[in-house]
Amino acid sequence: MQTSRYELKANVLNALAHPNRIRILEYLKAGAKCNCEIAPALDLEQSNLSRHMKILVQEKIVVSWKDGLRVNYKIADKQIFDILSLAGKVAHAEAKTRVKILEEQ
Amino acid sequence: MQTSRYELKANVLNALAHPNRIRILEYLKAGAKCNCEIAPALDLEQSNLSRHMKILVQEKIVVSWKDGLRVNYKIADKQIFDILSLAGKVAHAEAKTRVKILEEQ
DNA sequence: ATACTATATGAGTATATACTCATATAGTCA
DNA sequence: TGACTATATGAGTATATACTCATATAGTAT
Repeated sequence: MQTSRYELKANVLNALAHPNRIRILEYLKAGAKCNCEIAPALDLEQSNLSRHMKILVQEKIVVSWKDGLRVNYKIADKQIFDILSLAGKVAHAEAKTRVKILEEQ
Repeated sequence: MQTSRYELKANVLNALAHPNRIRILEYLKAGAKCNCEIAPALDLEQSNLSRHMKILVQEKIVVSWKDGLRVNYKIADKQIFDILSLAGKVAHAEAKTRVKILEEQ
């Protein structure tokens, strides 16, 4: 059975829907980093970080490439920052706005 | 302990990160609907739909109000459609784009 | 070769999520 | 009042997720 367009969107959003993955992505905003830089910077246990990176790579949100022992990561699709920014706006939207919406009925 | 801005964003994204909730939101795009209209239209079991709606209301993505026996729902923050649209674009972004990104290193 | 470093992964655990069925609650209408 | 309708929720189950510790893998450097 093939993946619906709803599932495709849900998979992308799900990959973004974790505080530590959001922190990782914002850390990568400055440029490519390896696991060994991200882990201490964000205080994440190595194997845990490795699995978060796997999720981000699988959803093609970041790309990775080997450089000797290290694996470097870089944002693959900068549109995710628009999604994160919008998510922040939705989270902070005021109750007032919603009262107005109710009054429109 | 208070909720970080990362958690706030993750919570919004998490509420959006389910195929059925995305279907519900797109169905509500046309205007306010009650549970009793959504369930048959999207072929969702009543109690399951009720719990999905609870998640969307808790995250203030939709607003609800009673009308006799019925509970009506309406989109509270239309910015979520921008998020869903961007999620679709990210999901469909081509490998080519990512090859370019790698070549930039 | 050995020692070292960076990352990936198996195994176990704890928690969260989605779902269903049955039942409770709340409002309507005869 | 009782019968009916729409929604919410308790309980149970199955699956997914996040995390940790230990170990495997792969590459570096001596």
